[in-house]
Amino acid sequence: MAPDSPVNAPYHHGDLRASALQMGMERLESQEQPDLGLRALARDLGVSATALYRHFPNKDALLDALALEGLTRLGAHQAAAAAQAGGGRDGFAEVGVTYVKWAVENPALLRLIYNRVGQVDLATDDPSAMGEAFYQLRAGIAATMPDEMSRDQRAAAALHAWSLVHGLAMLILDGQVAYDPAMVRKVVLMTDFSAG
Amino acid sequence: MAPDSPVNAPYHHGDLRASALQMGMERLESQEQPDLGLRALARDLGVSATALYRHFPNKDALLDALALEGLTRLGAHQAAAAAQAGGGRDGFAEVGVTYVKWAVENPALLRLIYNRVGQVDLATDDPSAMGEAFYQLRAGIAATMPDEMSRDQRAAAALHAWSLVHGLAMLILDGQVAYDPAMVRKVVLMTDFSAG
DNA sequence: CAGTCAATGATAACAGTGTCAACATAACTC
DNA sequence: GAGTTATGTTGACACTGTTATCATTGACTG
Repeated sequence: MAPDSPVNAPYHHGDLRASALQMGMERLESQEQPDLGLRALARDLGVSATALYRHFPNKDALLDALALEGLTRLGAHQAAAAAQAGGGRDGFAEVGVTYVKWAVENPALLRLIYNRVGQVDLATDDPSAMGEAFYQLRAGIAATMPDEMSRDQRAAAALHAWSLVHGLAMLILDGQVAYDPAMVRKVVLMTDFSAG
Repeated sequence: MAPDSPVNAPYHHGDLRASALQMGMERLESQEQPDLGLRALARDLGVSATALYRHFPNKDALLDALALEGLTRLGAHQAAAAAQAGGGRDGFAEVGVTYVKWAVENPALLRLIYNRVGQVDLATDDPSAMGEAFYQLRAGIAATMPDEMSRDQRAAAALHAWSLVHGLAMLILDGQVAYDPAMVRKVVLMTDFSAG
């Protein structure tokens, strides 16, 4: 009855919004570059380009939705990895390796996430969701930090870890360095949390 | 006489190629996103869009040329920073801070560099120049590595350093974390080259 | 159950893009 | 000075995101 539920699917033709997001997601997963075209997407959906405008105000909104979905997946993925891997250096290394692996397996999606989410006006576009998703990501990365650190130290260490794995992932995605899990592990382990 | 010299300027109207690159560079330096439009650029140059096709086979080639120029500047910048900063941890930190600072000051250019150069077919598009420029960059970053390392250790350490500063720069450019030089230094110093 | 209306979709059009073919003009060469 | 080559322009094509307008369909109301 109340149509304000976020997930109420069946409209009169199909559930275009969901279909569009799903199709867009598949496209992103099977592509290298996140060059999703609104018209091309609509074409693949067997629908007219302008039909998408009934569900998204513009292309950016569509991409934002996809980026949010991707960020949610990445955040959950990292949180799970952090939960499974124990603490200590090994756990930290494993979480980092997981991040890079996910990035390599979802290049276009990772690019979309960082290209869009940071620019989103959090005041107007579902701030809690965006904040939550990125919080999950940061928490997953920071979960393996040593406990005996001060708050500032933990913040710096988390930023160090995030920068390290993200930068490594970007270098790999940009073709600057080949993907080698062993090398990733070695590079990630070269971090000294007692310093700083 | 011999027109095979790479730098022979005066053509019959002006030196469009150089003007285009210069204008494009200015555009990139004053913008956040590297969304250079071929037609828009030509318009600003007071020239017809297709005129640029006498100097570049297509838009990608133009962007590649700009990316190469940017990479050369970045490489020189890093090499200079590495030469000025002494060795040791302080020198290393200074080179890293310099990288991030340059990125913050040239966001569109840095994005263009990494978006394009990695995808360039090095076999067909001036391989030596591309290789040289990136070699300069890597050398600048790796110059402050401890000497007593093995070759593999040095490679891993250089990749670690590069990933770290590049990732941090990207997070800042994407608006994920605010730019704070002190924080950058702190984060960069959290690297332990004796590990791994 | 009939009728109204809002939600959803399609068409046509506009401005903008990168790119090509054809044409024009200036510069350089002999 | 004539001819060839290099450079620049115009017009067009396919494509894109977007809007205005029209069509249809489902859902709710009486």
